[in-house]
Amino acid sequence: MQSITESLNKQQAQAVTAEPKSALILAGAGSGKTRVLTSRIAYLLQQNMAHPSEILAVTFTNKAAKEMLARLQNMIPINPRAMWVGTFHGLCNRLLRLHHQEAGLPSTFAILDMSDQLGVIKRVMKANGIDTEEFKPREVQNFINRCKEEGKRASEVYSKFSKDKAYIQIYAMYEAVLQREGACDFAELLLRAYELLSRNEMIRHHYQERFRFILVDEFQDTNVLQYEWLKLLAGLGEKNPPNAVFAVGDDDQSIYAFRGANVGNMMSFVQEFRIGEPIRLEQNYRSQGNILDAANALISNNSERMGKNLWTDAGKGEKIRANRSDNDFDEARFVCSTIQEYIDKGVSPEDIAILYRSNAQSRLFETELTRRGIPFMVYGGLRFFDRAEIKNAMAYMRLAENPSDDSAFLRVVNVPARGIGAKSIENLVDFATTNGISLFESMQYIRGAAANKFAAFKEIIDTLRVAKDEMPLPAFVDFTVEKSGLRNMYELDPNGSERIENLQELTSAAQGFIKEEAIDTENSDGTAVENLSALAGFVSHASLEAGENQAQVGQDAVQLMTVHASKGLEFDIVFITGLEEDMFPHFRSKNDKKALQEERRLMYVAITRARKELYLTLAEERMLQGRSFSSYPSSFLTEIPGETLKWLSRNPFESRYEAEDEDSWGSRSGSNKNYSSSYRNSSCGGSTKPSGHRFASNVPEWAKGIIETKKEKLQTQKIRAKQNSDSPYKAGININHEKFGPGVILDTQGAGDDMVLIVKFKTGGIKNLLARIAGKKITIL
DNA sequence: TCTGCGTCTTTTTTT
DNA sequence: AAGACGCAGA
Repeated sequence: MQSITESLNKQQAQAVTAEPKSALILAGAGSGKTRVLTSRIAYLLQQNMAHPSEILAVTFTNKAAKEMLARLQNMIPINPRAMWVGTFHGLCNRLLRLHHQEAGLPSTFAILDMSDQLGVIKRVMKANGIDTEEFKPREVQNFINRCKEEGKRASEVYSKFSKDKAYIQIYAMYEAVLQREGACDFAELLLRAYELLSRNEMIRHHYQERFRFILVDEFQDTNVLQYEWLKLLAGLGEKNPPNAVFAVGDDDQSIYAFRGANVGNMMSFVQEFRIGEPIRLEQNYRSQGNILDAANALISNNSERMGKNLWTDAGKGEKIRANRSDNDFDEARFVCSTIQEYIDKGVSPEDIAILYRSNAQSRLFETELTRRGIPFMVYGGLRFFDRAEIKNAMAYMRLAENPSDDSAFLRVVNVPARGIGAKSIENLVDFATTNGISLFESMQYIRGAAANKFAAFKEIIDTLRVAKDEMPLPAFVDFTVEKSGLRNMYELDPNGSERIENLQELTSAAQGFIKEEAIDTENSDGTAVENLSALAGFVSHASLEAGENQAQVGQDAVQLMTVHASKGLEFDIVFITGLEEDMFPHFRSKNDKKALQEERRLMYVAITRARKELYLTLAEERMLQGRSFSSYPSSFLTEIPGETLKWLSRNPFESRYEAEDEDSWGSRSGSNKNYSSSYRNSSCGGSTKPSGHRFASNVPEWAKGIIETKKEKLQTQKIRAKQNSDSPYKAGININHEKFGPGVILDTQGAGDDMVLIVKFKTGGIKNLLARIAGKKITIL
């Protein structure tokens, strides 16, 4: 115990050795937050207050989780296996895998990332004839995610606005599709896990008994659902006292409201868990005085803070330096030449960071650094698991794992090209939606030219399904790349060599995964325990932990990243770039007081990343989406005390009278107006497509039946139909279908469970119905 | 069915 | 500026 607390300051020690009940730690930037968290766990274990299996620790990134474990193992010798440490998403995934049955999911459920999710939404909308011009899939996606983050299913959302009503209907259809495909999007992981716990008393009590100590990092970034999940797990209102929740957060660093984070959770936590007084960590061990003064001054412009003032006993240090260049190219040149000077003086590149508000800004710095031969690393660019070739290979593996994963199916059914074109796929999708089965299963019912093509694809997937149980994961990855034809495809592509390398890298990733994350059986106490197969683990790993490791690869390099990505990191020398009004703060935030305050917190985060030296840079003119704009300096610059700041260029806030005429300064926003009004014209006025129906609850126009084209096929079908003499369904019989109404059976094919009815409905369309499914909905007239 | 070309949109941030 | 998407022609 001595060793754990001995080098802590008073407040830190107070937090670490607090009584084993719930507590809130308000930890300012650079105040030793991670240290306190890990020390707390070490303390609990060492004092025998807790057994490792009783500890649940939630972080926001996988990186943070890993770091926590690593530091912990440095402090005390323990086997971290028994603890649950991870992100909300990772832990929920784990919970759902263990209890998939109770959660209503197949053990092999797929995890959809953002682009998969968008794809499903587009598919759902198309299948139901919803105009994607009028209802933008992106907005639908946001709507759905927002609902889920508030814990609401489609049936629980109400709105009087017609647009919302439409969204709600799409949400409902989307829910149904996900359920059928056995897939979860990110928010679904949380919502499902929440529902699992709240509905299943046994499971809930089990985990409530188990996790007596819950530690939460970055508590200010939790959303409504996550907080509810925590309350459930802690047994608030059920258990007296509830489990000890040790929440660490900083309201001033809340920068994820845009994705549903709710700072209000901190206040609620204090009330609901009856926290007396939060423990404040205000001594900053990171930054020099000037930097800290600037950060404090800036953030004091925000209202509704919990209140906290960072101090340091380090000296004032260098003044912050500001520089305004003529344009963005010059800005990049200024930043990089300054970096060059530091490197020449012996500073190592990895201690230098370039921060920007949005990803698009990185390009100029990249080219300039390349030109100078300075090594650099871009965080959060295209992530390894987001690369097309990797996603393709993963899709094959997902299908091997879970053939009803339609997203994966659609991604690779014709990659490499197998002559399965849009039309065949459309037919297949129609058949699948009409009958409510997966695309994979539907393949066998397709006749005609496409049948052989589908059979070839099915053969590949079937082979993979067998292979996955017969070889170790890395070998299976390799086999997949081979058998799918992806390797061959990229080998034939003259530009494919990098993709081949990446696919090779995927095999090593699988190897690394096995080594590091070795998935083991849980729970010695006999509750529902299930082994996650290595493949299932790897597949979800690819969705959930996409590429955070790659950042560590390029060791000694200048670090480039968005301000968001920089949270939790620190560097000797930091450049905050693009400090222009409408850029940072971003123009989409400027008319919303709350959003503007979040921008300010973002700036606060950026400033507090710096240990020794801080540069603030901006440009008068900047290329944006192909156009050039002039701009005002960021209003945040005026909130930084003059005595901490030194302008290397002319100070744009002095001598305003001699500044350029208003026109050139204001033209950024002027042009913007033009831009948005012309945008409006095109989307409101000149819509070329008639935006007629919103919901075609009946038959989608494009659904024209599958087999009507070829006469010869009809012939063979007629022969088949004769074999079905024991079935009540025969050509020529009139029927009525619950959903599609009256119709006549044109033909049948197949027999028994596989029997398909080809029905012409009065409403116009010809549909192919699987007899065993449609049977319940059909009456013979 | 596939390919290439032209048009349109986009990004603020991410588990 | 770059990527997604749709369309037309091979």
